Amino acid sequence: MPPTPPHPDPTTILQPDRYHHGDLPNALRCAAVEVINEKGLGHFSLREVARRAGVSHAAPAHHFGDTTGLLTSLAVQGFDELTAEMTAATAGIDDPEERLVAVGRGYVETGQRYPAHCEVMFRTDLVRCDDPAYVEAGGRAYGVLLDAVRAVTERDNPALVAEDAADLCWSAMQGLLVLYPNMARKRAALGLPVPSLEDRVVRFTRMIIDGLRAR
Amino acid sequence: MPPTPPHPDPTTILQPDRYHHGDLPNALRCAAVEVINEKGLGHFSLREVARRAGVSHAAPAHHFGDTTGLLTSLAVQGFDELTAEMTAATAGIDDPEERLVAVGRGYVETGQRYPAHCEVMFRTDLVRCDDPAYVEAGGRAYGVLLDAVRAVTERDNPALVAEDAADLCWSAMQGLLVLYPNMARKRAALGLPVPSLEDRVVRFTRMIIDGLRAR
DNA sequence: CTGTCAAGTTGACACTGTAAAGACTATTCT
DNA sequence: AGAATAGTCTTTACAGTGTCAACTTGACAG
Repeated sequence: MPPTPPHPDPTTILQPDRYHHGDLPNALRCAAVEVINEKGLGHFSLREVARRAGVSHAAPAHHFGDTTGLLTSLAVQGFDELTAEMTAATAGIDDPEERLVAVGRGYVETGQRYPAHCEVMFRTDLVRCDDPAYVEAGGRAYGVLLDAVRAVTERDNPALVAEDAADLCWSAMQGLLVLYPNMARKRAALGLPVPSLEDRVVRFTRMIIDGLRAR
Repeated sequence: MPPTPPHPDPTTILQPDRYHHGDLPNALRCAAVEVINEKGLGHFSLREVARRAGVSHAAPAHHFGDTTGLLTSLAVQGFDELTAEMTAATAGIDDPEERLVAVGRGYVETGQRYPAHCEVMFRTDLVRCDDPAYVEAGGRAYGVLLDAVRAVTERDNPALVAEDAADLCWSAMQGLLVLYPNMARKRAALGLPVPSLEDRVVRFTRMIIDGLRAR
């Protein structure tokens, strides 16, 4: 748990207008999140971001270099948020199975709270994947999941490679985040009840856990 | 304007140069795939696509309306390809478990053979998700998976809701496709052996199946 | 006061998506 | 047959984009 907050609340608004902005990088990240939420990553525009941050269109370059620099920074923030959310979700839970479910909940919670960040995190074409901050932040998040998975496999099925199981969990959660709208639409079209995203993640996690225990 | 043909590009496989291209929609799709593969979806450009198809920059509009129209068309093609690949993969396989594994193989096969298509299929911000062709193509692909899953659950665990299990499979495969580069990089960095994508999909599918049979 | 340096600005360039209007061809209608 | 029409592609135009280079502003160390 870092001493400083992972990142300021997205609603924090900018300082009074000085020439030197104070904390332009953060203001730009916030604006970027706004833009992504409103227009989607496909219509992301650096100039629009600068405009919303009340700053000239070339200002971002001094902090992030180019567009991918800004997005990479967002991805890092997203990973940190994810790490925090997952660790918080598991606090005080001892049973390995329940811990893993809680991790899943944390994942989806992050996906819902910071959808813009999550859209960016694995977009290898928009992010500088070799940025050290990026790989480290990703590694920390993965570590939380891996620990939770290991607790389950060690108790129930020591023969299983924990990394494999963790990768499966991660993939399922990631895919769920992407596919959920489609799944919901399809179920609605068929007249079936549409389960909530959290419902889905819990259900999936339990199914996977059943698999981990088998054999 | 001399009477010489307007698009003498020799690299295009397409018809001899006439004013009416012959099959421009397909040529544009092919060019789009090229562009996505080379520059990534983040740097996709409709004009570049037109250029490669040897056609003026406004020509695509007459067939696809706008950019999302072209990408939607790609997504539909991807779904059709996926359907074909999955059904082909299961041909002649009777054992339900092996069939489901084969479906997974077909999924990844598609992802490897048509990566550009797959990048587009679930990008809800770049695709017209309410396009009837889109939802139908998606539905057909999903149906193949659902059938395979149902065969497993009906035999081994009738209490399980097949749709739930199918959604889990789909999510895991989708997530795997997106996350695999990251997972590979991470394992490589740790000095661990890097399993192939196909290896991963088979492993994951078996883990999920173990879960389906449990209880 | 002077240098220096980081932070923002302005202006420019080549490029993008989309729209409107014109040019060409094929087909259909009389 | 010839004319009208519909479909296909081109041209031109416009606003918006990312990035670069050169400039200005403010703060701070000596």
